[in-house]
Amino acid sequence: MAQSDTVDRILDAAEELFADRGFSETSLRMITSKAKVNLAAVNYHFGSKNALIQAVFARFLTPFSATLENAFDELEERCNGKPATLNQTLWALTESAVRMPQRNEKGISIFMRLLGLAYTQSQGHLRKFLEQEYSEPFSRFMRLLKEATPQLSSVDRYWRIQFMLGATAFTMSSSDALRDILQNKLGVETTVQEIAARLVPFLAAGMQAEEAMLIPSAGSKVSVA
Amino acid sequence: MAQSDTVDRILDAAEELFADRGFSETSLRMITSKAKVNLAAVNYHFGSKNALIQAVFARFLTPFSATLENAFDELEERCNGKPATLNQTLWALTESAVRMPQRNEKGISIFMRLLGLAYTQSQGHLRKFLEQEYSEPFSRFMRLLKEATPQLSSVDRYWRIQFMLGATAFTMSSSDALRDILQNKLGVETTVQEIAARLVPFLAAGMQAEEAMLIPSAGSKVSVA
DNA sequence: TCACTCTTCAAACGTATGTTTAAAACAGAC
DNA sequence: GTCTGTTTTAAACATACGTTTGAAGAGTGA
Repeated sequence: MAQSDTVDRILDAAEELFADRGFSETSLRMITSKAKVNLAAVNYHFGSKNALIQAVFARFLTPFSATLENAFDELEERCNGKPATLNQTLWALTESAVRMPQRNEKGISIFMRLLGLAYTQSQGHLRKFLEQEYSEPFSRFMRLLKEATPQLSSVDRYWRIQFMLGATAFTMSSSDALRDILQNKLGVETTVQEIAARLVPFLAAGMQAEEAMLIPSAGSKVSVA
Repeated sequence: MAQSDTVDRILDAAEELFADRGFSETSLRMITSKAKVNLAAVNYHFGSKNALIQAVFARFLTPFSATLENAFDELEERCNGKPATLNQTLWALTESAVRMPQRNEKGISIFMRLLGLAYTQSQGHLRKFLEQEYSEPFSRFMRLLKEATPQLSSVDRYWRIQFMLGATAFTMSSSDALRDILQNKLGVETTVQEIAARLVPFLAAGMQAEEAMLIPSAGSKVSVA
């Protein structure tokens, strides 16, 4: 067995189990038995369970953030000087994600779910880790979004970004189950790419909606878009 | 100490701790010590931890689903015959949530986070419980959405409902953390009502976006809205 | 006051967790 | 073949968990 084979097997098993069940709900014994390695291997190779969680993220996020940097470089070059549009920005991100080399057929959707869990579960160490390690591509994306939506106030833009994040993480994270439901109900096959193709227009439209000024009371109508 | 005082104290403590930390990450010992009751009280009054989780949801959801039924009744009456608009439907839901009688100042936001967690954390028993107990208002809401967006294909509507669900659940589920970030960065206070007031226009606009037909390749532009 | 039911309590139970240990197995260099 | 550093292994560790127990306490109607 090659040196790093154990490490990869652990990472593969952990990735899948974390995505299926969450971090706290997945024990090291589940991981090591799925990976067919000894229980102590996790602590030997990674040091702790928390460090393993971070390693699972790093294995995906480090190459992805490099890919993303290139996509953003290319985008800004193509726009030479002028700010990129919202659609261009969103597609740059989406395509970088979809085009990442995948380890298996589940691919991107597993990782989307992990990202959703990272936000949702109260794993303080994880949030700190992600903020420290990947703040650069994140803030670059934020800057592009800001340039693409100069009409929005900072607060509105902030919340709408959260809404986009939520719709994306949630959908992608449960996309397997949702695809199955759709196939049973309507007999339609769906790929992740197609979901993305439906998601981006939804996000762009929401992002560019007119701002509602009032907190309405019962019975009032608020004009939108 | 009155008979049900213990029960309420447990529910209050559990609600808050679950919202803060998630279900698996909250132990019965945390709950009972916060509630200042004996450890065995949970199993005595509720039977098990899972039953306690469901009771926390039932305490909010049962009156809420009644409120929601009334709001939908009122809405359909106001529209006499004609289908309600998308905005009306979304606001009927939002206002029912916001106007629920609150137990404390945190009120609705705690519960929104719990609902987000219910979707996000893999608590099989909880999902089954919610689907069994509250399927009626849920499917009624789905029917209203369908009538409000006749221009959408079934497939598109299906996915866009998932997007809405994701944006809502995700945002509300991390809203405390997000509010903190926002306050630190921009020095702005935000209430759940204000978040809802920003979310609904976003959702409505996304829901009514024009459908994009193409899956674009790198560099292509897709017209949206 | 007695008997009865409901509730609280401290203590313990069995199980599962993350982590550590020390010996065994292995690989490559000499 | 032997030595050296790395990796794997089985076993144990301490701790935390949800749950159960049996006795003590509190309230109520006769």
